[in-house]
Amino acid sequence: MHLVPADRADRRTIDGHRVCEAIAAIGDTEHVRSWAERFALLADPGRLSLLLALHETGPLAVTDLAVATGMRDPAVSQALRLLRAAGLVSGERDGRIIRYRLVDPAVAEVLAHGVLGHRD
Amino acid sequence: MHLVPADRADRRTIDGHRVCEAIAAIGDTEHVRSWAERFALLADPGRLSLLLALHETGPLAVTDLAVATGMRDPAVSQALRLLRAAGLVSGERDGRIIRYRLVDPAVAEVLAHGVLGHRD
DNA sequence: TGCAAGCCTGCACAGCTGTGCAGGTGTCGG
DNA sequence: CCGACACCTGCACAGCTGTGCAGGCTTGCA
Repeated sequence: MHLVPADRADRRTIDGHRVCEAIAAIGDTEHVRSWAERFALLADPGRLSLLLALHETGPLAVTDLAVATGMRDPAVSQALRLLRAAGLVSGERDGRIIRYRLVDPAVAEVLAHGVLGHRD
Repeated sequence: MHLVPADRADRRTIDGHRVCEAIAAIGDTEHVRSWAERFALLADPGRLSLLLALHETGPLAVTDLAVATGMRDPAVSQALRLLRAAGLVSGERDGRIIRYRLVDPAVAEVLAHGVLGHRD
C-alpha cells in the first residue's frame, strides 16, 4: 500500500504502515468534507433542537417549532432555510402553514444512535 | 402534558399537542448543548479526518497524523488539544512520541453509524 | 375587502474559529 | 555534550456565523 500522496511522500513517518491504514480509513476527501458540513449544521443548539423535534414528532410548523425550542420565528425560519438548502429537511405547504419534516436518513441515524441513544 | 415553559405559555400554537411532544423529544437543554459542542468538533474536515484515522487505525503519533491528513503538525497539535480538552481523544507517551486514540464511545458510534456507514 | 396570522428577508453587529508562522520545550542517539 | 527529532505554544490575521430588529409578503377568515 503506497497511499501517501506525492506532495507529502518526502515527509518523515514513524509507522508508515499505519499511516497508509489511516489514509484508507479517512477515505475520500469530498466525503469527509460533506460530513463536516453536515456536522456543522448539527453544531448549533437551536438547529439541533429543531432536528430532534422534527425527527421524533414529525411534520411541524414554524410557529410551533419556535415555541417548542424557545427561539423567535425569524431565527427558526433562518435555521430551516439552511437545513433545507442542505437537503436535511423539507417543507410541505398546507394553506398558510408550512410543515417541515426531516428527510435525510443519514442524519436521522446519527440523531437516533448518537444524541437519542446516549441520554441517561 | 403541559411542558411549555411559563415564559412562552402565552404564545400562539398551531398544534399544542405536538408542541409538547417536540419539547419532550428535545429533552434537557444541557444535553442538547453538550451534543452541539461535540458536533462542532466534528464539523472541521481536519479534525474529522483525525478522528476517523484514530477510530479505524488505533494509536497514532502526531507526525503520522499530519502526513495522513495532509495537515501541518502545529495544526494537528492544536486540533488534538481541543479534542483532548473535550475528552474525545487521549494521548499516551512513549519516549518522545505521543500516541493518541479515540476514547469517547458516543462519538465512535456516530462515526461508525454515520460517516463510515454511509459511504457508497 | 380589510385584518390578522404565518412565514420570510435584509441589514448590521458582535463573537467566535481556523490558519500560518516563528519559535520554544523536552527527549533520544551519537 | 550536542544536534536532531517530536511535539507544543503564542500571536496576529482573515473569514465565517449566529442574533436581533424592523419590515414585507402571502394566505385565510370574517
